[in-house]
Amino acid sequence: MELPKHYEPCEAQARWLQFWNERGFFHARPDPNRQPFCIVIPPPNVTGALHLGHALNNTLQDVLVRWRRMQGYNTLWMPGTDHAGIATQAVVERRIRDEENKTRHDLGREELVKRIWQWKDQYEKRILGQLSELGCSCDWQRTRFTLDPICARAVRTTFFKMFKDGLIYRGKRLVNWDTQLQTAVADDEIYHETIKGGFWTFRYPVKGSKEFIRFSTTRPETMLGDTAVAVHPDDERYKHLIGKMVTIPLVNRDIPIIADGQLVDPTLGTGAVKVTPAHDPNDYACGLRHGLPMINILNPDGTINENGGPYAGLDRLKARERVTADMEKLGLFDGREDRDIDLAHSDRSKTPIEPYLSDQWFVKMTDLAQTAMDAVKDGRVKFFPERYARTYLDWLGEKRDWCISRQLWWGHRIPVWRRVMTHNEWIEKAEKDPQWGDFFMHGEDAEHVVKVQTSSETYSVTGHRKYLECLGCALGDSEKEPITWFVAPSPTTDENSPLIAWLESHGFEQDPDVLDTWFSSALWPHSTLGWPEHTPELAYWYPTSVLVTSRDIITLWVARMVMTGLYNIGKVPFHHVYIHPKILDGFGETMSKSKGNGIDPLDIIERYGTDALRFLMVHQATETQDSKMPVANVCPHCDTLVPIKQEHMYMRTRKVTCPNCKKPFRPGGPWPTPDPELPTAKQASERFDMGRNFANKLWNAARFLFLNLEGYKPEAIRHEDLPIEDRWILSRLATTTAMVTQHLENYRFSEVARTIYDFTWSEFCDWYVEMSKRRLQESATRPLVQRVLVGVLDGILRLVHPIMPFVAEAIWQPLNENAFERGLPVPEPAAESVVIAPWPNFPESWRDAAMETRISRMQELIRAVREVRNRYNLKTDLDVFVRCSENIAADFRTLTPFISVLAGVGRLECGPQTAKPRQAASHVTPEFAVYTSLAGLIDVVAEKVRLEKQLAEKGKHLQAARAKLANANFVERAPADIVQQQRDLVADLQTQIKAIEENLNELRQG
RNA sequence: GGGCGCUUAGCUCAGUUGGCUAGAGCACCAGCUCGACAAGCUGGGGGUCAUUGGUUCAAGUCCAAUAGCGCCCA
Repeated sequence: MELPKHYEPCEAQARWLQFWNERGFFHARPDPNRQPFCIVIPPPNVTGALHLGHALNNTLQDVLVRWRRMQGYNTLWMPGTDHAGIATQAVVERRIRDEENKTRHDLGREELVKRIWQWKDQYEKRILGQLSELGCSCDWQRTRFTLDPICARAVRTTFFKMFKDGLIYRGKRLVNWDTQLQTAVADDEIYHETIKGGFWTFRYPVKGSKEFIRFSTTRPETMLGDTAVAVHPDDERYKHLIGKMVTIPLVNRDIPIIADGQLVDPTLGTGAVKVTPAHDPNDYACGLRHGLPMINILNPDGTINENGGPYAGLDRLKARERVTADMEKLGLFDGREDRDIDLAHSDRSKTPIEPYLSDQWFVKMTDLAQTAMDAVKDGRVKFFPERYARTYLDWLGEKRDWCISRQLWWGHRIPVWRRVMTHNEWIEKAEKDPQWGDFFMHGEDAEHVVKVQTSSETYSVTGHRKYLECLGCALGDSEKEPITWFVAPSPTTDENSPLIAWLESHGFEQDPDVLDTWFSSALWPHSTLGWPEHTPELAYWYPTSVLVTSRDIITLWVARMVMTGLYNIGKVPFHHVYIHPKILDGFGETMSKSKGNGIDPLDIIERYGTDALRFLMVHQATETQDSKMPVANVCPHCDTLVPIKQEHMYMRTRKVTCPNCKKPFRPGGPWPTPDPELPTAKQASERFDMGRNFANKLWNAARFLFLNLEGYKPEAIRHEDLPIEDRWILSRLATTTAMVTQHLENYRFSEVARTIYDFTWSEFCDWYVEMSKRRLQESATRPLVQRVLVGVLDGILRLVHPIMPFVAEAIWQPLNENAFERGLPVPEPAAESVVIAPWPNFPESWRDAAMETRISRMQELIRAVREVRNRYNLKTDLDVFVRCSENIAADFRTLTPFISVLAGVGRLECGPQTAKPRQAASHVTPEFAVYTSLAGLIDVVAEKVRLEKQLAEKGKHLQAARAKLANANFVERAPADIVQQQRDLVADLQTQIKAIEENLNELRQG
């Protein structure tokens, strides 16, 4: 049988993907008789298609899953996608704005959510399809989505539990407010950009004196919300003013001058700082320290609200001008200077963020964070690489409460109904209508939980009957004050329950906000397995084995999964967390669509094949470094790779001329529409050549075997009967297999790829296959070498399968047809697919260091002769003379058949007495000197130059080694084997130097 | 401002508890279409391991400082 000359990835991918799915290899069912292994996918969000980072993340997971499956674990890889709250809503909203010129308010909540579901359906399908094309061996039947009913039930259950336990409370917080989308955005959803702004200086008159206090600000309009002016307590200029009042003339409000050493740096500006607690994070902290009022001056759309008095209704930037002008009129404006300002922007709307004080829901972190910290400290959860545990612990150690509400429409709506009424109102209602009274009287196992919040308390009061009855006393004079009543129904309550009907008909409304996306992803490891139901899957696969993710979500996601896992189940969600590096572009910048420096994994798959992509991903996954991947545009005319330049990014360059075909094209990027005149380039990177070439190398090694399999008969081999080259390759195979297994256990992915690559290419193909050719020609030696070749290839395919499953299967299948029974030392019927073939494990006794030394000595000899051959461009067989010990000589004589063929040697003489022939090139090693006869050909001058260079090098090393030995401390303190090593080195170098000098002398004599 | 990481060949990167004459892929140079593979084979050139200081018998590896780069948190 004969295979095509090149490996054809596309064909293999389509064929074997289908085969795997049909056989159901990826589906898992709990089986108490087998060891479980489980990974939950970090759910890609449904905002868009997968990028190279996903390719890396998911390839690594698939490597682990495929490897463990081969090891016999009952392996579940749980796939799914994330609804990604604001990101998805923003994308869909933008689209509706672009295409229909409508806002979400035009559509209404229900319609917008419907549209986002449509978007989600489309992208979920696309993403799952991409994962599948990547070869991901997920259990597709179990695919989950963070908003699906199973996940939603887990979210409601957790929320209810936390609400009941008093872990969820409502409070005021400064949030990052996006005035365009009119929502709070999380810290990770903002970016900072330096813009040209101003630095205005004003004065406030000090009450009861003629003095003024000067201060500067970048946002003059926030004066409307000032509630203090702060100075440093030790600042002599202002000490006498502390405790006095100043007046804000614009709104005629009196505010105190306070001393605050944390907020104020007396060396900056005027040394006095206005304090606007409701609109600045530092001022907010200061406000809390001093119990200052917090005056919100903004409406959600960024206009000034009623607290801004005469400025109400103005946009904040307009108000800035007006405030400045009015202060100037009052003679209180002291000038403006230009200044670059580092301003937070919303990643979603690209507009500046306003710090904004608003009511939000929070999760109390004190205890939850502690449990999650303990889990890492006592080793129940281990990070790889270890250092990332610190990121996790540092962040959790701050125990900052988690704001879980988002002013969005896409997400899990907060399962709380609320109504504002005074305590007296409730008493009246309860007296008239027993349902009102009964409703709030409930015990521990109640169907719902009630809490109330007063305007003066930023925390809520738990609503059990006793508390409610005491509430009146607790409120005191505030009995008539409106308070907010919150009712959280039990998680089993569905939308049509009588409870919700009762609430809604009695003036309660569901909270309009949705939960932070991370709230649902925090539950992912247990929600996907069916929690809160006690499913067999949960019992069997939880805790999961390992989480594979990138470091930027250690805090946002990993920490929260540990917290909720411990809180809901009492067990950690996973034993290991493997953090992989990030892939950057050639300039060290993160890849992004807007920069246009990203690579679409599907383009790579199309151009190089999935296995090439996967190989590179694994190869890049090193322990420390992020890895740079230079990106090139693929010329649409001639397919040349044209390196991307920084000026091409961000759509800055519209036209690039191909250096090869001189035709113009548009570089890749986030172009919204096609260009009618210029075709747009796809992007690629020549780095993927390595993977493609490797797949092809493997393919051709197999091809060679198939051409030589005639008459193959399986039979057990006896290791002790094998010839030297067989024992060598088996030694190397056993070592390689053990190393690969160990590297996988330690998550050293790059080493895994490298180890397999080197063994396959540099040992199996370059040497063993070459050495096998002679034996394949002779019928006597043929059967055995066939068995070994087939056995080693079988081992390689298994090792390579987790990384490059398609090419492995594409070879495995024809191998099954030609050599169904195979394997070392005893042949067995092969598995029907490499996917379910057992992971290899060879006898330790095969590892034979002496054998490996013998072959590497032979390799050195062969290389030495080849070097001469190349240098003199010789085609004929050469006569070679080797001076060496009798043992080595005997060895070389045994290996002569290989040496003659591989080095092109006619006559080989070796032994202690072998003399250097006249006119010969020489190469010396510690163990032997090899002379290649060059009668009539030798270039004496060139030869002398070479030898002198070598002599200098050896001399340098000899000097270094001697210096070490001359150091008494070294000889005394270094371990004996190290000292001996140096002594051997000196002896070796002396031998070599002597030989080189002799050679030189002979050459000089002609 | 705090934390973490990085700086090794022209480029992209390895180098596991300190101990071989510091490696690979690509690129480069020379030569090869010989029945597995030109996506290949053979050979070659190319490195003051960012800088400075320290610890040590011994430093690319450990420590400190400096310079540059990146990320996270505030």
